[in-house]
Amino acid sequence: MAGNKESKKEELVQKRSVQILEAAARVFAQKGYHAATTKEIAAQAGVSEGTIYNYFQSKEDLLLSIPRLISETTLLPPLTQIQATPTTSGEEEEKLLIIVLDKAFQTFQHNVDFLKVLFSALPTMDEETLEEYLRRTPLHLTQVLEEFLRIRIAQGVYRPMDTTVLARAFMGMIMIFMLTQEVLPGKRVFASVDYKAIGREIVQLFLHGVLAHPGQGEVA
Amino acid sequence: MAGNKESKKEELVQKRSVQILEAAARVFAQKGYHAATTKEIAAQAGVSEGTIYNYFQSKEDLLLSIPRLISETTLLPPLTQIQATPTTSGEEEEKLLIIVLDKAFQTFQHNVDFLKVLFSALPTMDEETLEEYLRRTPLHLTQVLEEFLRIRIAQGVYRPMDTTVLARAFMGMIMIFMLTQEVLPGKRVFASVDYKAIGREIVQLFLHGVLAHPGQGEVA
Amino acid sequence: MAGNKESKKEELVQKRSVQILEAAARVFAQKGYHAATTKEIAAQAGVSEGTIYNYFQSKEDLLLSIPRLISETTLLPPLTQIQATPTTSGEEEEKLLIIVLDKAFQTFQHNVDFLKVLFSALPTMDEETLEEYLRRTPLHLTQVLEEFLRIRIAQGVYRPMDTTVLARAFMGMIMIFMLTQEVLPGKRVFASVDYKAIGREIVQLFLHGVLAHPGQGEVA
Amino acid sequence: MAGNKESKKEELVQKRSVQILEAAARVFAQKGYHAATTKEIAAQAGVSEGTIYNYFQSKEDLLLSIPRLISETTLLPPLTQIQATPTTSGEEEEKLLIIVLDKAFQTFQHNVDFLKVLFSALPTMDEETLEEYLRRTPLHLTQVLEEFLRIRIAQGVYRPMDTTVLARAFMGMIMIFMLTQEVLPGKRVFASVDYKAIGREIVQLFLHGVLAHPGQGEVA
DNA sequence: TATGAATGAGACTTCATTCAT
DNA sequence: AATGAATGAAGTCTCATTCAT
Repeated sequence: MAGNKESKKEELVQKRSVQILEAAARVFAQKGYHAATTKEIAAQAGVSEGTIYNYFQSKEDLLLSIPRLISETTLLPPLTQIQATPTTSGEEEEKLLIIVLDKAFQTFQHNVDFLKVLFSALPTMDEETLEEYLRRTPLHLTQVLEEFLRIRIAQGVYRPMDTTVLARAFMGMIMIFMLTQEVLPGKRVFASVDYKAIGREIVQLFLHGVLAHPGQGEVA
Repeated sequence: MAGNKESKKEELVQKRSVQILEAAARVFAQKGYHAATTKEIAAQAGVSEGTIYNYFQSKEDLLLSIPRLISETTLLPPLTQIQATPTTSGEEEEKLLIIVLDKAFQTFQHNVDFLKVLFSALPTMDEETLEEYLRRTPLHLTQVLEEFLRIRIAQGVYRPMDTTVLARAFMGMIMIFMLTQEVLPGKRVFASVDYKAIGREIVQLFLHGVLAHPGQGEVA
Repeated sequence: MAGNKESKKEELVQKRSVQILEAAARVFAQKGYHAATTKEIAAQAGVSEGTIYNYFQSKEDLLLSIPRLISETTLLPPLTQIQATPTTSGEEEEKLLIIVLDKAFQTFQHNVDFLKVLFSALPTMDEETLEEYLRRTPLHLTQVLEEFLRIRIAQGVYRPMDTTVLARAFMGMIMIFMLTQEVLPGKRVFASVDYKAIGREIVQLFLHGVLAHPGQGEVA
Repeated sequence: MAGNKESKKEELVQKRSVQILEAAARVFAQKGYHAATTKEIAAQAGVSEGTIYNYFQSKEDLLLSIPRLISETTLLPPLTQIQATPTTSGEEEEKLLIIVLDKAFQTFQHNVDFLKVLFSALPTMDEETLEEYLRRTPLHLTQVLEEFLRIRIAQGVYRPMDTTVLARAFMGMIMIFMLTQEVLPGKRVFASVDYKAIGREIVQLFLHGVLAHPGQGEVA
């Protein structure tokens, strides 16, 4: 009985804590960390300013705690699934990669606010906090992707290349679309493109390159 | 005489103005727009706080004026130069693209502080200011690149693809390295790679893709 | 039965009230009245913050109630005892006074926390509260001492002097040692001396003065 | 010329700094350190709250800086003067001591606010600050007095006694009158006495003690 | 009766901006 | 034109007190 009460209380504390943290993330994303005020966070959370400090030590503590909100993003399932099936045709590979890309775009889109907070607070963050953030960021998937590339190369499906550069370049192609379409508030500068179409083109580029006659200039 | 004096005065005003603006850009880049103080900007510029307000209306005015410092970045010369010579072999194209990439990396590197300012002040900027910033950003080169791609496709050197997506994806590959190597202060998360090597790999990927046997699965 | 229950309840209330009050006195003494927080008092008392307000109206009420903790200090027993026996020799008087002094030091030492509370809250106290405090303070013994002095003078044991000044001066000699040895946290400034030794010297001074040849310069 | 301007400016800074510090001391003395607000200090100083922070780092810095206001109090001149003239009669000695006492009372009276600040902030002060305060306090004269007593004993004017205890006891007699007449706001508890009278009585007590027939009970 | 989460007034402090010199 | 002291609005945070459970 008492235990029940205890756990109920803990649950409430947890709930309130998340409620405030989400409000903070929202306001941080919208106004930027420094321009955000505890007053507005409190309003967004539907509590008084004082209440914030019953759950967090400071405004900075809110910033540091935001990563806790986000479960570590992962593309692992789809990627490891693909690793298991070495493809024999380019078409087959394309289909698989498009699945991965879709998943990546979804993850990014889901975490756009998180990215905005990260960007707005960048100069303030110490290295430790930054890493904590990056760990929850799809950027971090680069390492998973690298492992996948190594396997594909070993399988002879991909040419031998620098996997570090390759993986990061691939993420870069994804990220720039998130940046230009989701993060940068002015959508007027960059035309918005449908993610399905983007996915197809990126995969094409990634697999085949742009050359019309690939046989020529092949690398030794 | 009077005119001379006039112009000399204007010149001085111009000089002082730039001196302050550069200090502001430096401090904004380092601390972030909101965390930066006019006091520190004044110190960096070697003037008093009051003097800033003889040249700029407000702290925000400094932010808005920073783009004036940067001549609109352009890859136009190398790109248009390349356009003029339709290549016949992949090798030849590689050499040309590497030149372009080097130039792009240099431009980005030169503007890292500018990018940092942009990122730190993103949530504060109105759309107009944002565009003003983006115009000075290598990101903006996407449009130039797009034009180049259209020509190459017309020349039959590149396959027909969506040039908007293609150009932006290419910039994304450049940008993610700038981001991970120059902007993000924690260099521990992402291994640092030499730009020459990056350039070569990106061009390889861009031209040929990753597939070991490109003949297969070729797009129709 | 009901009455029994009633009285039991009252007893409990009394107990809880004292428990809180003692905690408050402890914390007030340590941190000073204003720097002390109800939170810490609650923790010290082993109750919740809310409970404090079931027994006391406010933090200030705690301050006002602390004197209730202290029974009015009194040196009356030893002093009246002494009064009864007019001494004939200085040696005899010395012995008696040393007993009084010991008792006074003990009383002071026992009330050091009380004194600290008084000092820390002095500027906040209204005159009434201050008097309530002073009444529980050994300082208040001055009046008792004065009566003793009057009697000794009447007995011809002491010279005729201003008893008000004399009594207070005597208390001052006691108090400065309490102050320098117990209240002032920095024990480095004033060397600590054993109270027995202090007692002997003070009594010597009080009875005989410092002059080596008292016969000379005697007051008329 | 420039130097003149410089020094004028420095002088102004010095002036403003003192102006604020004196206001702070006044408010601290009246309300106690913790209950005092920067708002009231600013009002008392006739400046805005922000201005305080152009001269002091924090409210605590004000507390730490207050001793700077007070030149180190000293009774040295009168005491060393007396030392030079070993007295032969008690009457002579009385006259000299009364001068010293008057000076001491004046010093104390002049520093009453300072003492109040010290008392109010006692629990907050670290040892270093406390010492800084005590150094400006007449309490500190104990050491000077002690030296005087040693000499008088060596001169054979005073009996051999523990000078540490003796000196402090003497200061205690002075201090308790300052405490009861100047520091404790309620003057109702202790009757106020004229300092001249107090001085005479204290000196009497100090030199001759209270015994009517000092020849008896003399110490061996 | 006991609890402790919620409150909000108010404290300290920062900093962009002004203005007399 | 340059200075930098003064300003005061606004921000972060604390804490005595309340009240639903």
